[in-house]
Amino acid sequence: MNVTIKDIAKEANVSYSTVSKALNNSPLVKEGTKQKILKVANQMGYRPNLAAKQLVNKKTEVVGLIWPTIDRIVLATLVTNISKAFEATRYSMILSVDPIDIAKETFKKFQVDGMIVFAESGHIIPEDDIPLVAYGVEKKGNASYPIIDANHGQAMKQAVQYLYDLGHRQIAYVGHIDTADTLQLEKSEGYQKGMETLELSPVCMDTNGLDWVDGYTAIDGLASLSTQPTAIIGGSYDISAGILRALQERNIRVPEDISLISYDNIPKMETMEVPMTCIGVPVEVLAEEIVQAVIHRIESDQPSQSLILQPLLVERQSTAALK
Amino acid sequence: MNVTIKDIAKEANVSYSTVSKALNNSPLVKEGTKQKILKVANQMGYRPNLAAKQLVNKKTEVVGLIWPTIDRIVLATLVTNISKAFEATRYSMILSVDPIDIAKETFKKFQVDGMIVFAESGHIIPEDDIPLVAYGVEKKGNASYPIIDANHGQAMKQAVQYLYDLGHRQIAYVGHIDTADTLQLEKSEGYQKGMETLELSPVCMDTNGLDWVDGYTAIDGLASLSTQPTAIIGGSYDISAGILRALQERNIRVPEDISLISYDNIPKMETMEVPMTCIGVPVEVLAEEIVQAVIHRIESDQPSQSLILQPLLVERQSTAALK
DNA sequence: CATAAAAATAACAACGTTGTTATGTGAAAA
DNA sequence: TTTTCACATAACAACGTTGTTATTTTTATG
Repeated sequence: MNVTIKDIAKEANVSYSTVSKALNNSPLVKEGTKQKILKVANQMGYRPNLAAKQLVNKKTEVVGLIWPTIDRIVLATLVTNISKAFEATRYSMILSVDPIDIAKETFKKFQVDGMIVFAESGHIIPEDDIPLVAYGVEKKGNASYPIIDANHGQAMKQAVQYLYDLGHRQIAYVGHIDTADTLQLEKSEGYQKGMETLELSPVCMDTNGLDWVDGYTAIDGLASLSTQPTAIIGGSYDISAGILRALQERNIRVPEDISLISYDNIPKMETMEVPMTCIGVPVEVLAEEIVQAVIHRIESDQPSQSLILQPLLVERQSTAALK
Repeated sequence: MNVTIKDIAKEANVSYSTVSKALNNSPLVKEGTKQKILKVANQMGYRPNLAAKQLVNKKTEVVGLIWPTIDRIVLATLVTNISKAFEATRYSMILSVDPIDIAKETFKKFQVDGMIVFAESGHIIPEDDIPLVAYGVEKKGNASYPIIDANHGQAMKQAVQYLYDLGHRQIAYVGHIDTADTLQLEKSEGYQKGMETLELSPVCMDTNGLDWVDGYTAIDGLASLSTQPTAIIGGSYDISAGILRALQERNIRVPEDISLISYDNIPKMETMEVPMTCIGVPVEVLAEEIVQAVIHRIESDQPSQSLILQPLLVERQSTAALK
């Protein structure tokens, strides 16, 4: 049997309502008694009953994260970071890997204060009474909830510009190009536009997938290119990791022979065999923004706005000026 | 504002206690009124308030799954399957990716009825009042909670025997050998013992890791072996996937030139380039057993026992009799 | 020292359920 | 026709909190 405020009240010789106030640090109870009660509560190992609180407050201070496509590992880092970001707030986070509609039911049952949805496919999620924030859905539909996303196109343009400034003119893009995935399309289009702006001719190598091996095998096509690139932009962490290894196996040195810059700004980039220069919204920033967005949506009645986050370039050892 | 049983009562012209009974299908209320109340409840879109229920029942019918090492993707399949297995029960599942002690606090706050812990390192988790079941911890320590695990060693022995029966005598094991990870050690030891029993000489190739690329590169050592194996046992799904590709790139046909069998019994094995013969506890079975174990632990006061599940061999196209 | 004002504490209703106890109603038995 | 007894329904306490209102105690004021 768990200890309740009534038990504490008995022990401390006060009424239970006083205990409640003391525990909530109300100014209505004298400092002395407050201390006494707190001490007793501690001794007895009191833990507030969430259900009871919830019943009167109609608040749980819990946010549910819906992550239906658990096998896309890139998101795992983001989940971990979001979870960490919540630690600094008074909210805690729970996770569901069920399909969106089922997960929504579960969370509704729990009466979470808000939800975050990782929605890949761009279709709009019907929003009921619980505040919702989505990550990474395409921006065209006008959903009722705010969408947080990274500016993928801008990131690619920036990558191109960065390599250009280093003196590179033959810049290739290796990523998943022939796909319906809007996220991937934004990247390749960003690259194309960036190249056109600088009057360079784009060279794309399609990976036909997003896994390590897809980047690895894409490099097979390198030899048959008419002009050899001096720099490569990798479409994602996994792809770039595959590219890096493929280059190494061909004794092509990075960055001496080819500069390599990767999309995705995650800590793992630092610890790769060649620490990787990368471009993208830092995952910690992304996490923080998402967390702030839900909390804002929960606590403020002002309409929340969708947010396109700007990428950041982190320079490491995989890129160098053209000799 | 959500609709409560009192709202329904008013609408249906009965007392709210009658509504409660009707909704719980109590025999104490007449069939006619029961139907009427159910209809009204449906029309008004009634959803029971979990907090209120919980307050009186002291039950949530929710199980918490603690998954601290989210980046080990192999477990993702298991999580998904456990989540699915819960659908057939009256319990639902929530997930936490926090470290064990923090996750336990969160779940305690929620008053989940039970917990499942994915604990890699073998250290014992202090168990407080909430029933707990662990998956995959080493078995030596005598924890107070039941541990569900697969018999990895047995699996390997069975794999060896299977290949032996197909006529193979040169059977190599490719996996992470030089490691402190007990799970990996159990596998390699199982392989060794299996070979010794059949009076064959074991050939191990260390991957020094568990990723795709580790299996892929391990095959580099194939050429330098004194006797060429006619069959290979891969230590995990990822490793075997790497092995398969490395073999293909060397124009070594599977299964014509080399038979390949993989540890891990997951659906993905079926859809590999060469559908893979595999050995291991089917992930659906594992999930089901874990779910049953927690539920048993929650609902019965009889002590639950730890469980070592026996592996199952699924024959596919990656293995063949030696010509 | 009496009294008003302020401060501290106690009492109680409410949140939405469930389970127990009390009340009313119609049919069978006297 | 009255009494008894199922049966159906209503009333109410309880779960562990919070917030409001009521009461007591302390302090300041004349």
